[in-house]
Amino acid sequence: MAEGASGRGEEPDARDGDARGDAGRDGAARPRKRQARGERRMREILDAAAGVFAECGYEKATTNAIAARARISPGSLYQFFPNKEAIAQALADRFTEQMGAAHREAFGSPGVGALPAAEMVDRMVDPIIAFNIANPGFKALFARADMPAGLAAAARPIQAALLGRVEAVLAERAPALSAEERTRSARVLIQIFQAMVPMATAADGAERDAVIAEVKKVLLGYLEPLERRRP
Amino acid sequence: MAEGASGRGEEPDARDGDARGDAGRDGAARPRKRQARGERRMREILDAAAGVFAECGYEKATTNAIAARARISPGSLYQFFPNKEAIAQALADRFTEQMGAAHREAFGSPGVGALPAAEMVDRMVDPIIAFNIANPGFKALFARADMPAGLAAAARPIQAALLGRVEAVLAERAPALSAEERTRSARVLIQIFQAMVPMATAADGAERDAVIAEVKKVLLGYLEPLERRRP
DNA sequence: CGAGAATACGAGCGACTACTCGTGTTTGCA
DNA sequence: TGCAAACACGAGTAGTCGCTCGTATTCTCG
Repeated sequence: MAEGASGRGEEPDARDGDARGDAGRDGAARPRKRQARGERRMREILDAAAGVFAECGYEKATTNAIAARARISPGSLYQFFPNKEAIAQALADRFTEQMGAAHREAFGSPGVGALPAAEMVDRMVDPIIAFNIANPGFKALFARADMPAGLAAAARPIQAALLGRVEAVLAERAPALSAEERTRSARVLIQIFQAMVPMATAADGAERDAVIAEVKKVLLGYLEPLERRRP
Repeated sequence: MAEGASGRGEEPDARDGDARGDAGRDGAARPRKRQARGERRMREILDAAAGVFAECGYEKATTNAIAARARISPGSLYQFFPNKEAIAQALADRFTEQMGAAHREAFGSPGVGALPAAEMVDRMVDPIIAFNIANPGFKALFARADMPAGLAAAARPIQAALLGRVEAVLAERAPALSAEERTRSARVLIQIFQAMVPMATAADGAERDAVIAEVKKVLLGYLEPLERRRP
């Protein structure tokens, strides 16, 4: 299941040796009890963070800028998140959840393996591209190389899930592939796709549609020979 | 010195990393006259910078770290480069020159348009991948999103040249494409290729070879239908 | 109401970074 | 050999950023 229940979860334990005064009593610090106002603030902070991260990337985004965009003081920000990384974590959790929905829409329909390849590619590509267009902060957090190790870890489950789904599709549609080849091909497909997302989001209107059409051609051009291979 | 906005960043000119040789007779901001020792130091600094940029990326790389790796003091570093960005600029210039050679090797042989597609892809892919493997700092400087605008500008000529060459090949091999389609397809090809480079450099040995083989499959799978298209 | 918790503030601290400055050493050249 | 320029040094400077702290306000609930 890999549930995790990571919703809104900022873990209150400070694992960076930066424990402030009251630490060390009993083992677990209890999370603060939020009022409705506080929950709303947290959402506003995450919205602001998504915008700032999208514009600046993780490193250049300042916590003061996030606070300013959320129209609160820096001190208030730290009433809800213990540090900058926790903000990104919570935002990543939120994205992960939404992205999971997009993936389920992409892969969830029954009998994907029996569909014509072109139609299957449509079903996979369109919702995920739409998600990336609708959430510009997403790739700023997950596709950049400048985030700390903890954040990369947050991106891993979503990547692993995507890899698994693509592998499952390949296992059904290209049974001639060995397990190694299947994994490699799945990674190639994902890499191609993710590389094209910025090209699609950067364009708009007819050009965007044309780019998306090219993406699908690329994926199909790679996929069809794999499906035709005999063991 | 109160020189306008103190602090880092903007200096309008002084864009010279290694402008030596011909002594301009005009009196405009002549660069310092370098001794042999100084030229060697500059090379050492760039080597050090390539390593640090490759490991940390542009933003997280500190000038003190570059100086330390070059075994000089921070003060000495600034005898040769006016600021951090100039170091990256000079390094980018050096990479651009070397990459130009790789491109010429890839595209320069006569009659590329007449070759079988698979062989042509081999000739294009192999030297450029080899260059990326041999110069890990290259993609750290050009493929990351965290560098200032001036640096992105340095990457543009090399991108434009590559785009032009790919377009020229497409014009010869896929004459059915309109100019718009040709440009778009060239960008798609480049994007695919560049997306796969990290996958290839991350692997090694047999896995790397296998990944490179997949890259070529992808490119071919996209290229061949374009070539077969009738006007 | 009143107590205590949650929320809010914003100046400021400590750590870090790009870059400078005063000073001393080496090199090229007349 | 002498001298000016190039080279080298490294502690120091100003600025930024993540985060804290003391304090003030608002909410919840008995």
